[in-house]
Amino acid sequence: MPYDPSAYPPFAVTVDLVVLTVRRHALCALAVRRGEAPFQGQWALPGGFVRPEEDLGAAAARELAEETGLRVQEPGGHRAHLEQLATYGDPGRDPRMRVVSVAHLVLAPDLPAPVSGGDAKTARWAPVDRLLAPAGADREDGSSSPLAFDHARILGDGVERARSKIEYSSLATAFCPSEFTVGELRRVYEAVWGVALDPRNFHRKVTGTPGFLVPTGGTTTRQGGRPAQLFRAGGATLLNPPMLRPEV
Amino acid sequence: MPYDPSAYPPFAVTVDLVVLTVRRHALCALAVRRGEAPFQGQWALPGGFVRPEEDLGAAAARELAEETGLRVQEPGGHRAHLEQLATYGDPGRDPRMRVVSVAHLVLAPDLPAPVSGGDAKTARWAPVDRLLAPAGADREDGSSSPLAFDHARILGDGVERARSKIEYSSLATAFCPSEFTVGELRRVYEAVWGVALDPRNFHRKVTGTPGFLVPTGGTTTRQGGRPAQLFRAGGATLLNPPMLRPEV
DNA sequence: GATCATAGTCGTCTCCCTGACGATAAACAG
DNA sequence: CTGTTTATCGTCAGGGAGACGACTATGATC
Repeated sequence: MPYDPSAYPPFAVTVDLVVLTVRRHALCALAVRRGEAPFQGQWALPGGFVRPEEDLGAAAARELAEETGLRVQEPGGHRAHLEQLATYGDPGRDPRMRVVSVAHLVLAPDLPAPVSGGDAKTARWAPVDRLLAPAGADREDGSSSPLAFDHARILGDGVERARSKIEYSSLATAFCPSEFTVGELRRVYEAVWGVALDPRNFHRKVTGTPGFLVPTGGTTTRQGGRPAQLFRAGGATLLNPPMLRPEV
Repeated sequence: MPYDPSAYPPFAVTVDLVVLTVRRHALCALAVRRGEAPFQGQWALPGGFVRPEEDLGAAAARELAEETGLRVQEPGGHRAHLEQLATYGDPGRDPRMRVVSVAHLVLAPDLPAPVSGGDAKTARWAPVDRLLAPAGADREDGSSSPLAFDHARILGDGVERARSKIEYSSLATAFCPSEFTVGELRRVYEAVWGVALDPRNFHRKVTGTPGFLVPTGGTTTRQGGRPAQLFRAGGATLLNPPMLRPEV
């Protein structure tokens, strides 16, 4: 119930991005190396300030385009999926001033070029396991120092959101190119959940759910073995009944 | 990736509360009447500014206590449940200045006193159906003018979150007093979902899910009919498999 | 007190989905 | 040609949910 807004101290509002993709059978997140204090030289999630006349979702989409060149295309499109994740506003999460960060979650297909960022910042895909590994874990290539700020928590929340959301929605297709096989989709589930799924039961489930997959008529052998049918994501967004994640 | 925070224009950060309860077989939300412009005289969600050294969740809990006297008690406690809902930051959602609002969702048992607010603001429970009814719907007691700001959208999102979350979690018990019967819990589901459930199948489901309900040994006849066993919420927070919401 | 209405509780039956797993098909590598 | 890999179809048993019958234990009403 706002009284007089100007009577209250200002907050900085930013967006942070948890950009996930599946590369080489592993769930990976986009990380950028910080060029300035605090946390200089450490890895962090991409993000930036919300502009004065910009909606939160628009700010996230703009940052995403700046960092990766990816375009968001919400309804049925076959580019990245973007949704709001959560907001983090602990006093002291940024030592410089009070910053409230609205985190967004992006699910993207594996990009041909690793990352073609707009500016010169170092950006790379890193397996989430390594980014979330406790301090002291092996880091042979120096890429797994702990994330800056509270970004480990944000990334963890994003990963958990993605893991649970592919259970009951068709969002896993956002990790796939516009045409994909059942096996490729299965490998997405396996990478995100970190488990092995039975190919036969998976095939029965996804092809038996109306509106989930639409055959394009083509086939491919890019995975080796017998040619597989190519599919496109169907109109269904909700999976009912859901895809069950195996027990731990 | 913050540069110089002071170089960016300030935002006001507030928390808004979607406080839900079940009263007389209807899902109700807490609404307060605005005493000042803009939207003077209209109903709105309770909320207020986040203080300089206050975490977002703490601000929401403080506002909740100020408006209702409810205390939040996260782990297993039998008072209100509070969680972050989403953040709304459209430019222009508040005509006075740029306000980013972090909405929170509260699930509370039916309160004995309707609302015992701290300050003198008029607060009341209103059925969400009426609060969300399109403008022009009947409002015999004048209580259903459209909500101020974008609060109808926020309330809608909160209701949808509650509806889906009681499917796969034990959160429905947050609407019940500390001891309750299976029938009372069923009426919570029926009110939140707006459907009728089979009492026998519901009884089998909730009593057969380990850790969901713990019998206290007592019985009650406060609902009339045969005495019913009293239960307390068990430790389980996730329902697996979930409670299925009947088709539309 | 008998009857009725109201809730609660236990069972049964069928259908559908899932997990486990056998079998076949169609490509490629040697 | 043979082995390897991946895709795809089929079968079978078990669990859970929807539909619904039956019985129980209260208070209200006649």
